[in-house]
Amino acid sequence: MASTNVSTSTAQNSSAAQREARFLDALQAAGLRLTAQRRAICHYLANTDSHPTAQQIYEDLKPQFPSLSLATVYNTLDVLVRLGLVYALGGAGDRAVHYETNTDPHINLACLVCHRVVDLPMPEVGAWESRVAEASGFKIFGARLVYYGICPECQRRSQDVSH
Amino acid sequence: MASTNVSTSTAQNSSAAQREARFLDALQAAGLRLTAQRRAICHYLANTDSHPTAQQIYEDLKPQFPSLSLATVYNTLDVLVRLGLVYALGGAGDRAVHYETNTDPHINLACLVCHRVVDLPMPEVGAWESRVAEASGFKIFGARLVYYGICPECQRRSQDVSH
DNA sequence: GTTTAGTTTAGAATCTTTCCAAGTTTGGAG
DNA sequence: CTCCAAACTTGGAAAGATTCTAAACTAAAC
Repeated sequence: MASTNVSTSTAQNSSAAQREARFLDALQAAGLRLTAQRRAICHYLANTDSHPTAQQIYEDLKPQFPSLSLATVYNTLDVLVRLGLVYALGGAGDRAVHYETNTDPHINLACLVCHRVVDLPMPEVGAWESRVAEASGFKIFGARLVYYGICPECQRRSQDVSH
Repeated sequence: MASTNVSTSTAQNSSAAQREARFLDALQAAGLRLTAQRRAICHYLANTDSHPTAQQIYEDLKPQFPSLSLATVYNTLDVLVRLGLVYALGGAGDRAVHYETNTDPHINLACLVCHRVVDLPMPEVGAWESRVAEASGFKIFGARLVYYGICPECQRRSQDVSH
């Protein structure tokens, strides 16, 4: 039950180790190769609750993996998204796509000032999905529920400064 | 197209003319100038239910407005977004930002096959917003609620073809 | 009319993401 | 264990989308 030491609280249903194993299993099950690069990226994603961009992943992994190419990061993220293990979130005020591994029902909150994205657990999101499917006739594969606004910290900060 | 698509059903609470007037009023109220370019873009946005990109707006307006610059389209959209009159939606499979003027509570449904985005009215979305604000402490400015799936038409079409 | 601050414009610059050709590695077959 | 073909990675070039810039223009106040 001892969880691995992750940098942020996980707030997710499965442990980082479980998620990492699930990623690797899914890659194999899909007939894809387990390369060192893919292992590193899966490890990285399984051990974070942030919503990194491809660039961030690349920069964080580069020191321990000097040969890594940005194209490989994109390729691997693409594979993981297609396998449904990772979600691609639209930009958070910046121009880049943010990726997340939390596939539990929840909402994303994007701060338009500091560009951070945080998760808000929302179990009833699952119920919304079936309502949407029924009302629209769509066969739903996934959802991206993002609210945009200003986080409490940035609200406080802007009370002091006027410009 | 050279003519405006006023005849399209709007599926929105206010008429195109009302929306256009509201846009122009808001620009003036904010102390901004009513230039010919801004009028044209407001007119365009008020009269469509699609979710155009800046490029699409630019191309549609160019024939009637040869001097129009893409930068101006971006500038004006930026202004309208900041005034809360238009929402900027993350990419719908492509890489571009899509803009929409339907600020009534609703959900976007994106078809992964034909890449169309349609609106699904959902009055209770407003209630979700206040729940989210309360639970998170965020000051919410907008939301992007997208469900991904396959639209009824494409489901029917794909019964013959395997992918 | 004049004035002037806000706007527009074209094109360059920037940034993210994709593409490509060539070299490298994985995992299975022998 | 070795070899092979397909899958993968890599760096750099290319493609787009968006932003920046500096000069020319114009809405609106006086």
